[in-house]
Amino acid sequence: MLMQTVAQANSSRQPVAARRAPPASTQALFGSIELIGARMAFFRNAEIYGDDEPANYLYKVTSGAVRICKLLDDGRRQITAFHLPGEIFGLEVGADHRFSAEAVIDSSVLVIKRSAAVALAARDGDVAHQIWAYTARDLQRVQEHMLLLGCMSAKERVAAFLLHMATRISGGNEVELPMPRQDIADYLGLTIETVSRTMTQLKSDASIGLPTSRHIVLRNRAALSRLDA
Amino acid sequence: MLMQTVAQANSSRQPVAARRAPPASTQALFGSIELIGARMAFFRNAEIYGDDEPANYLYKVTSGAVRICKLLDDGRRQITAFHLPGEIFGLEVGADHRFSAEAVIDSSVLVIKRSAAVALAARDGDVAHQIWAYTARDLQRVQEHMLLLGCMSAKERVAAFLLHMATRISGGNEVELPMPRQDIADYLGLTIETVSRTMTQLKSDASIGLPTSRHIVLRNRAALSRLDA
DNA sequence: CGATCGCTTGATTCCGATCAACAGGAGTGG
DNA sequence: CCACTCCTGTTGATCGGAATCAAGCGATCG
Repeated sequence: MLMQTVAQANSSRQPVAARRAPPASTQALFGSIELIGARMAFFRNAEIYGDDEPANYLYKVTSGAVRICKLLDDGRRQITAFHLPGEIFGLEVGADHRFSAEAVIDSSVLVIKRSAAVALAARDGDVAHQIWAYTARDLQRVQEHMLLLGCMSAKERVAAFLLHMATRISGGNEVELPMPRQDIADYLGLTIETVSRTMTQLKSDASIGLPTSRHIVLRNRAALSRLDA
Repeated sequence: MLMQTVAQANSSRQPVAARRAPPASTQALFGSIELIGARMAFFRNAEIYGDDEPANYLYKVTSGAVRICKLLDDGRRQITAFHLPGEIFGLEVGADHRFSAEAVIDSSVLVIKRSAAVALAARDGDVAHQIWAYTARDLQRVQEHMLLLGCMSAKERVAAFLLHMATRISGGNEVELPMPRQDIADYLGLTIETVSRTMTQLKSDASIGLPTSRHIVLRNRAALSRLDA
């Protein structure tokens, strides 16, 4: 595990993402998190929490990117989600985390005590509803991802991933991916070689451009979407 | 789609599963569902609700088994979950269902209006918490399943599935599977042939017994668990 | 009894994994 | 500054597991 302090991490911290006003219905919990949440910073690859650790906090990404994953004994790893600025993670019903959370790149998060959120939810129905809505949204995303893992070919997976990330990160046709190929592979249930080869293939199809390995340009959304089943 | 009425379906209805007292904390919602819920029966393969239909109800299985799935345009199908007696399904945050639900075998369910549950949750914090807990439990299950889809070999998947089903259905070493091979395949992200072959292989390993194709006897849990990563 | 359905088994193919080598930067230290 | 290593990503060659194509088997049912 990388050692660090908030002060250290701050030295490499990115500027906080411009704050966008959330829809009114999300104010209750978010407002509270931003009010009482403590800021923490994590270096690239630092563990935010571990599998089986007590889930005493929940988190909101303010900058960077976070991966939720589990490592099997034999080294195989599955990444179940990436969380980007503005998103909540670490929410559990049970006492412990079931997966671990790690910073994909230098990242900062707001941290709120679970007990505080629970207390708030008990008093305020809107907060309770918000908490539920977050869990339900995660569920929806994960269910969609099962379709990818269970049904799709490598090319379809990579295409779906790029489309999805472009929408989430920039909304446009250019994306700067925060994660390395290995993370993409572990997210898509492929190997790093297959991800790399598939990217090259999409590039020669003229479906994407690859100015650098992390910088993706969507040149033919239609072709990519066609793959996306 | 199979045509049916409650009356027709009732003619083939199984006896209602023995009711087990749920833990106290689950009484609030369950009690209400059982109080105000209407019973409905569905033939094998009948659709309970469809992908993209408005999610006006939520359901509790009382007998049989239900699969949650999505069919892609090209015929590929992913089953994201099986629901057995006592379990809740059909709960959505958004207005519409994202997946469809079908009876695996002749089944009966209790149906409650979503609006009733929502109203109840607004008044009663325990109910709200229960609803959240259900969604969170689903999320947890689905996340575990992603590990299987993303990391595991065919043999590991089948072994994990059998162990899991044995625990959920009987708790012992013998299971009567309610679903056909095709459903298992679509749940595990494999083909029917691979599922069949793997079962035969586990049988020759003496890991399981197969008195009939649906009746499974776990002969060597340790060997199966070893596969389960 | 033929027909259909669910399942198994066999032969072959193919996609992605694995093994292996290499290329381009970034950082480090002489 | 260059030589060095480390890290990430790409590419090539080969292998293997699961998909696909195809046939057969037993049970249930009209």
